[in-house]
Amino acid sequence: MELKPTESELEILQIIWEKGQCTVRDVHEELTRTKDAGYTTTLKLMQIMADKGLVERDTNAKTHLYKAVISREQAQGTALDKILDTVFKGSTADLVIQALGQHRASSDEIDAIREYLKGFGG
Amino acid sequence: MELKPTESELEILQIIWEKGQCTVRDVHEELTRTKDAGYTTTLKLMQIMADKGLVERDTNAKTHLYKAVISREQAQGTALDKILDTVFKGSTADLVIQALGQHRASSDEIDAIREYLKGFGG
DNA sequence: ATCTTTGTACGAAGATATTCGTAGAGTGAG
DNA sequence: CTCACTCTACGAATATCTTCGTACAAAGAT
Repeated sequence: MELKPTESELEILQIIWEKGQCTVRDVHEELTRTKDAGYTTTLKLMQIMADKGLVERDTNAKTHLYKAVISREQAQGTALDKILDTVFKGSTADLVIQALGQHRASSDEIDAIREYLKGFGG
Repeated sequence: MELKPTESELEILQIIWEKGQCTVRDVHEELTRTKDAGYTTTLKLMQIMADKGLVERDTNAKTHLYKAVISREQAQGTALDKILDTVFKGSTADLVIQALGQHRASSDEIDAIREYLKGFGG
């Protein structure tokens, strides 16, 4: 079972994760706030995603309803695995330190991370 | 200037980062330890990478020498930016916590991160 | 009933990425 | 020199991803 969304599919998944359940039009309108695309382009992508099993759809009504099959957390895990493998030599520590260094987190975020680290003992 | 390596290009960059400076054969032999590929496939890929500016090559000798133009750190930054944007809603904290949760870091790594966090004050 | 709007299905063009075959130059062994 | 080997260049076949045009069904408005 291949579960690796493409770039465009991820853009769509983001919207579905946010809204929970969507029509093609919902997604399309959100999508075109930031980029240009024809309606049938969005439609086709979502149909492909349904074929792949990335989303499920309810085809009872004329206007189909889509919802995500893979969770945001799953996609996050997959994405992390991939970049750990391709650019971080498998080192989680390197990844975390890079992330904290390059993309300055807010102090709230830092606190959250410190808090989380307590769970690891020490 | 577009600096986003593709999947295959990243595999090659990894090897070049590791070895520092490589011939096509160097890369190819390392590459085929894990996957199947023809020699000219690797060659072509590296030529394309040179065209794109991902690597530089010294063409003085018959056998060309390649070295990376973008650093591993740059690629790490790009990769992090991308997944922060596509699956982590921009939240560095979420990313760090997911990374620590899913891919259990060694206690040495945890220590390194704690140490690093001290630099943020508190 | 007809026209307009909104929806899905589907095929195919276009863009990009990947793979490899073939050609031909340079080098070394015999 | 000639054969075998190694290298680069290049064109083209594949594969995959993205985009859109066209066709047609359903629903609402006049």
